[in-house]
Amino acid sequence: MSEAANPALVSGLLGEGADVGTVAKFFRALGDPSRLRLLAFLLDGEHSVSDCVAHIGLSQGRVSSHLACLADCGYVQARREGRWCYYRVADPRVVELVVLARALAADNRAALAACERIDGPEAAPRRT
Amino acid sequence: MSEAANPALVSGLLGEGADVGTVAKFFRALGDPSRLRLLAFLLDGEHSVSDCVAHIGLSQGRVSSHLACLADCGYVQARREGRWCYYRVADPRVVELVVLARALAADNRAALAACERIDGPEAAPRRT
DNA sequence: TGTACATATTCGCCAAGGCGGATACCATTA
DNA sequence: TAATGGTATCCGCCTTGGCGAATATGTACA
Repeated sequence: MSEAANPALVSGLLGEGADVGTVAKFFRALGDPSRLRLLAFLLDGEHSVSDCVAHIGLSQGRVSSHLACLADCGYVQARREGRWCYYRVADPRVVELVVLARALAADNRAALAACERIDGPEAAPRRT
Repeated sequence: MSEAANPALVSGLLGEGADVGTVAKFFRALGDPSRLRLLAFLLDGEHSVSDCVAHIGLSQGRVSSHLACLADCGYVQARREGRWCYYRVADPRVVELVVLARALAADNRAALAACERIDGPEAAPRRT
């Protein structure tokens, strides 16, 4: 019936406290260049939404939405102060995750760049 | 002109050897439940494509494509043996990455589940 | 060389989701 | 209370990419 050959192990790695769909959602949050740049910017220190807008150059609404997404996923934390909202990295393990992923990606950057199964050929620059 | 406020640090975390787009691509590979389940299955040990098909229940072509994607991104490694092709996890750091992500996701599973910015309300089960 | 079988690629379809622009929301200040 | 300004949400548009089905490719064996 096509279940796991070793359900216990698989469950131990992905199903315990956070199901596969949830973990996938978690990864997908960092699968967008804009959100990843925002996170990198916040790894540099706490910043307001307007700071982020100035930094990555997307519309204010989009940046706000991306930050909220990162917050929902537990990557960053929001702090209100009057009209301003400051975001900062919520957990030191986020740094570990990014550093680890960067190292792995760097070791495979040639194959990654050539991978046309994600982003297709010559990654269309998503209209200016 | 809206560049990094601290280019050196940001560069050190994301731009050194693997640019933001590449790392995003890397994360996006694990942002799909099917690929994540495949990876979990392979963390259990080496398996052929047909094994994987039987395990996750998607079409053979789709599974083959997902495995090739994981291989391109450096998560898994292929080994040909006659007509069969066996895939296995390529790097022990992949386990670290998954375990770390699972832990973080588990600590935020409530917020993650509630996050409608990814997958929208009641995550449509992508036709059975 | 023909057949069988495991894997890889191609195709059209359609949902997820990133985008800017408009606008709503809310705290500060006059 | 009205105006200002930072942030959040909503909207339609359009690309990315997951899906199965069909088909191509390649290997083993008769």
